[in-house]
Amino acid sequence: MTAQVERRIPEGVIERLPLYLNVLIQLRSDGVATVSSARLGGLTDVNPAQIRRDLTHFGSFGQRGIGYDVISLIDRIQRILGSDHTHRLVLVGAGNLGSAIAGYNGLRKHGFIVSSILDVDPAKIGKRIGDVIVQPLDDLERVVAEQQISIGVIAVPPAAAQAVADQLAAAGIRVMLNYSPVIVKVPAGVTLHNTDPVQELLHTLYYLSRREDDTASSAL
Amino acid sequence: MTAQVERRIPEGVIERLPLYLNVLIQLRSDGVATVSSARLGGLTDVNPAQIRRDLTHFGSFGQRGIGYDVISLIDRIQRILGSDHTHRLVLVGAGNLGSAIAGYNGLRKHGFIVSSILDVDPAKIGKRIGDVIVQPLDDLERVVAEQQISIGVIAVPPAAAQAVADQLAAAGIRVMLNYSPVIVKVPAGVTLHNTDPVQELLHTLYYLSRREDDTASSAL
DNA sequence: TAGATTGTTAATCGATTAACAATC
DNA sequence: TAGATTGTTAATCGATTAACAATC
Repeated sequence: MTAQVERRIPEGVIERLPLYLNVLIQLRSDGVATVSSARLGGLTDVNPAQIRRDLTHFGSFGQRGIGYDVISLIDRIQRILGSDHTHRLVLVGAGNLGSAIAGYNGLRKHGFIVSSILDVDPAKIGKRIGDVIVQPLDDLERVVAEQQISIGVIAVPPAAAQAVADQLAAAGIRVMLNYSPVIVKVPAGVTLHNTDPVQELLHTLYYLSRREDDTASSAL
Repeated sequence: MTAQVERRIPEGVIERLPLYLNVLIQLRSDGVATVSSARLGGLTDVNPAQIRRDLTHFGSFGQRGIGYDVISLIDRIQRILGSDHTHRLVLVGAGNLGSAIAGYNGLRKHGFIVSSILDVDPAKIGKRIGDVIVQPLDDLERVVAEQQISIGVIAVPPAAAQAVADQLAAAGIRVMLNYSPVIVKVPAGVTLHNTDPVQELLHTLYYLSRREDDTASSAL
């Protein structure tokens, strides 16, 4: 309510906040009470001046001469991002990938709850993954409405991804995370994040081959 | 050898190449022969002028008045990235996440081969995942040397991630992809990519809550 | 008071985009 | 020749960084 609403926060700032948050949470669990922008910069590989500038978009959090209080900075960033309260998500796909996501403790740490797991495979329906029983995909619309689910996670084979995205959108889901290696189209108003690990690898590969040129290895 | 080496290619360019590649591969499988920067821009949400500018860092690929030949552009981008030949990777962790990664067909599509899968758990050693038999982690150094592995994928529980990264680095691995939700330190000269899906979700959350403010929902 | 570190301005840097001549 | 689209320059825009006065 007292939020210092600013005209337009650059995307880069919003992308770095989760990074700061991760490091701050680590610091907190190490018992660190105060952190300077210089130290935070060292831990995140972000320029200290940029950290300070990023934070001032939302107000003044620090104390001159002292630094930032770790606990209250975590609190502020969580409030900015909206991770100060829990978010329920529906996971579509109960295979290995779905199971891995459901068991991922990083989710709970940030207030995400795997509320439902759905699949079309009769062999998987009824199976228990973590605390959740796999339900038929047909239940999607009902489940989303009943459990106040705001986020959908797509963990199905590529061929099924688009159809699942369509169903999620139809059920009112406005944020999706797509784990399948295929380009999925979503209607305007829906945010889709792709987590394609191969994309990352390809990107890295470029630098790998550059470096190999330098060190001159002559494998065929 | 004939590569138009340029002083410095901006990181952003290298990040977008895999994106173009993905879309181009999709176009190729749809039987599309030629594509303009305008069309490619529509499919990737990248400004057409930027696509053209990005590509000129590496030479001239297009034909004025016509556009880009899909097949040869794929070929050029793959050569630039280094994904025109295969890359062997070692996967550490044979749990659900490891199994999901091993079965991920996006990897093969881009020439990545899961050459070995390692784990410390005696119950998993000897298990078959895809075409590969899970081996003890102790074999790491030997396996990397024998199979000319250049990439390591960390798919172990958070508590074990740093130790695995250290072992991979010691075995000579210079590119790592970390799937565990923990900050891992690597020595200089090693590239580490973190694939933390929660980081993505947190980022998205910001925009989600902004939108909710607009539409004014009053859940508790 | 002296030392440290923020918040903020101003300077720098680089990336994005518009525009258009070159050319298929 | 007319239409289309590239390659490339120049203009715009925004993000990063350095510097420093404010202040704990």
